[in-house]
Amino acid sequence: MATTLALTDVSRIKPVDASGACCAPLVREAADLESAAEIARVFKALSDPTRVRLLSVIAAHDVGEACVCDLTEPVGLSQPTVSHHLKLMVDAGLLTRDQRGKWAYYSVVPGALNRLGALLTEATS
Amino acid sequence: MATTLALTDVSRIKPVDASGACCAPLVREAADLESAAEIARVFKALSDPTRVRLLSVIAAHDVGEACVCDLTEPVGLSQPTVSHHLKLMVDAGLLTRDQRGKWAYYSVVPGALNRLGALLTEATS
DNA sequence: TTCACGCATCGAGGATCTTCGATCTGAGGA
DNA sequence: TCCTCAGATCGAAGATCCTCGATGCGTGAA
Repeated sequence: MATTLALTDVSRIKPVDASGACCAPLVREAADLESAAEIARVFKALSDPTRVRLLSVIAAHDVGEACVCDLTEPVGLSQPTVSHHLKLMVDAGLLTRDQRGKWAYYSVVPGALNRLGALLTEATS
Repeated sequence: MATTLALTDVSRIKPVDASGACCAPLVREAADLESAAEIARVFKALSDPTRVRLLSVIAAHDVGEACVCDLTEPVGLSQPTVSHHLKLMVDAGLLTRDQRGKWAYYSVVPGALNRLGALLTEATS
């Protein structure tokens, strides 16, 4: 998550042969395999309705954080399932985990969603 | 896709009983089931590396559009598979399809990615 | 009309994901 | 130390997704 993600690299201009009969040529290089995979991994973290709701419920708390016991009831799923989804979002860099005593508090990473939005706008630049 | 998507509805304030022993109370309603499902559906459209690359390749063309024959080779997949992914992105509102003669031209919907980015920032508001 | 071509649709096989109950780990209290 | 509790981890079952070859549909040329 530390690396900057970019759908396209505008610094490299790639001229393409105009032999094609139907289609417009490329004006720049497309995203490589690793970049696309990393971008897709972040989006996959929000591709499940349960995870979207979890993120929303966490953000709806006044301190911006919530423990697992606060999340199982709103989404109506078992505790192992909620833990599983939370782990996925932590791995994607969307949430942070803070263990305090017996409880684990999850909070939304500041700017993580904005970073994802900025990443998208680069696709059409 | 015509409906506006929002992770949270800030107009409804939901006071919560403070009987919980460990956790912070809610300050506003979280996303409902239908909203979360619709949001997740859009994100799922970009949760696959192949689709991210397809979007990138299409955007990399100078006119901003490309036909299927231009997309199978860059992603290294069969034509039915590419057609399948393109249909998913059209259904998600990320691409538009324009049939001209024997060819079908796909282009990125203007502002679709920005709309998705704005949708994200609302989650932490 | 007949043919060739681009693309969509249709199953099917294999991989991945979601969800669960059962179990393990770690912290705090008696 | 022993017990209780919050949460993570572990298989496993079922659902969903990705991919393909085969086939159907519509367009344009001959």
